[in-house]
Amino acid sequence: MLQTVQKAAQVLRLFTPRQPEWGVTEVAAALAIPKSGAHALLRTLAAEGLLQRTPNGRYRLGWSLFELSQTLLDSSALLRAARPVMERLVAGWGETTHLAVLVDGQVLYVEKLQGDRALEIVLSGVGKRLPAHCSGVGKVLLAHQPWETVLQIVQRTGLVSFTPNTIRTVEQLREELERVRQQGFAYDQEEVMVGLCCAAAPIYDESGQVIAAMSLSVPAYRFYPNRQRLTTAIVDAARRVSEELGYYQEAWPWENGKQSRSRSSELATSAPT
Amino acid sequence: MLQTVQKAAQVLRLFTPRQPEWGVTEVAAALAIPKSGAHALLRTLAAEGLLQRTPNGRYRLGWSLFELSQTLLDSSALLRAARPVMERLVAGWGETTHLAVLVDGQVLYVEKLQGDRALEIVLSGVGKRLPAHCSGVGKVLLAHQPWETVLQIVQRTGLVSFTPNTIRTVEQLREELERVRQQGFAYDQEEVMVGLCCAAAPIYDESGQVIAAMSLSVPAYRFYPNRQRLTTAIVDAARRVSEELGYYQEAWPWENGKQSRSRSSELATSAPT
DNA sequence: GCGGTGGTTCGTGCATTCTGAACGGCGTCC
DNA sequence: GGACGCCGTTCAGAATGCACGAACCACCGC
Repeated sequence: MLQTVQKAAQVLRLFTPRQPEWGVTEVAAALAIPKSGAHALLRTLAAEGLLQRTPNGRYRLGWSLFELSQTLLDSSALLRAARPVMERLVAGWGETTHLAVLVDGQVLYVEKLQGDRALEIVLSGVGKRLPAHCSGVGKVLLAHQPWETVLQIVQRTGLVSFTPNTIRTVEQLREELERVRQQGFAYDQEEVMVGLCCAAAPIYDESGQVIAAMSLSVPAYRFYPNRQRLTTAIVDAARRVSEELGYYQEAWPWENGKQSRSRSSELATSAPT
Repeated sequence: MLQTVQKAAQVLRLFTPRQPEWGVTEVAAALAIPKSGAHALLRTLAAEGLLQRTPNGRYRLGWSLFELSQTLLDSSALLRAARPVMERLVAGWGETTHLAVLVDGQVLYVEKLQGDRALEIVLSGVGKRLPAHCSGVGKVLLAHQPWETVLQIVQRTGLVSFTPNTIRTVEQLREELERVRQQGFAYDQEEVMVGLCCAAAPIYDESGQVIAAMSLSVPAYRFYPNRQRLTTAIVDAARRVSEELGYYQEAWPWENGKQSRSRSSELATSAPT
């Protein structure tokens, strides 16, 4: 592990929408390093285009990051595979779908398609982060991490409460993740926002690793009556993306016992009547 | 300059849409460093989320970059200021406008709004790079760089020819950039693509530095008859963005002699009759 | 004009990175 | 199916590049 590079990455991570501009002294304080060191990091990152220097000697994120991000999006098999599936999902249900990955122990939303029946979900947004323990996608992603990793994450960020339904204890989380892993999907039952629910399912890559999660967000009053159909829909959609990514498994978790090797049923993405 | 960070940045820059996946050996060869060093760089970058490891031990860009890029876009005063102006420009002319910055000696397009009368411009795209010597925005950006910097860029990347009109010699470039600097705008007269022209103007930040360039791209047969109006429109639009960014100058270059301190005329963004 | 804040520079000592060789897993070609 | 070769990974010694604190300078507010 190259510590200098680690520090450079830490510096980049300081820049957030809340504080998009940093000075040398601030960075030094934030990372608990001497000013001269912070200066060297900032200067180098700026010279490489990852940061840009403002006229008054402070620093902001640089355009190279934008370019790299575009390259990432262009070449992402995940997005390519997920987008059409998400579009069909939105077309069928009129609800909002999310695609998210785990970054640094938190949920990072990488795609969001809003349906016409959907209510505006402000919290989630493309490029935005949220704690993982409270959302459907977050629980799915955590459930497929080693428990020690989950523990580290929780110890670092805590279990922030958004609603009365938010998971509050480590024990609760452990049980919930176990259930999610077993059944192959997760619900968010008004855990991040009162009145908002979702069903989420994991997306596997060719090696069988869970690399992302997909969800269908629904107002509570439409969620509870349709939970079963929603579950089938999102699980099936996620499976379709996984298969597109080269993942094939004899029996999917919730099919234990059956030996159905058939491709995903076309039924699942159809709208509720 | 922290060399380790420099190398890390070099590694990131290797990842392009053309080759979005790299192995240790490839990176080592590309940067002319030992395998073990390349391995350390890749591993660290992956641990920090700037890269991701594929199941078979190769590397791709990581989702952190996406997040950083979103933060950049969210907090970019340039984009916030430029977007409405570009929209009015497109609405008035029906042509395509570009917003670009200089990254590593090349033009990086950061925004592109396509008009309804416009022809599809494939070469330019948000997040895409092009050499600077041939496009309108490129010439504007180069014109406001020190000549030694321009020379370095040219020596590194050469003067690639796209059409018979592309600038081919350093001497030509020097003259053209001088003219662009004097007059405060640049034309691209079928220099990157036959049949395609554009007018481009610089955008200044509060400190008087040129940080971006804006252009209006027009098919050749509509360009030549309307050149004067086009020029006024793009120069005026760019000035409006500059002023939004906090740049005020007594006399703009092309106003030498006059002492018009009046705000930009509303006329300029109106459509040609 | 003075003090304070914040960005920048410099030189030295020490730890971190660099290097090259060896290991082991995987795919492939015979 | 076996052996070869490629490639990602690991390790230990050696020197180079980074960390550090003090000092400098420019700007701003008082």
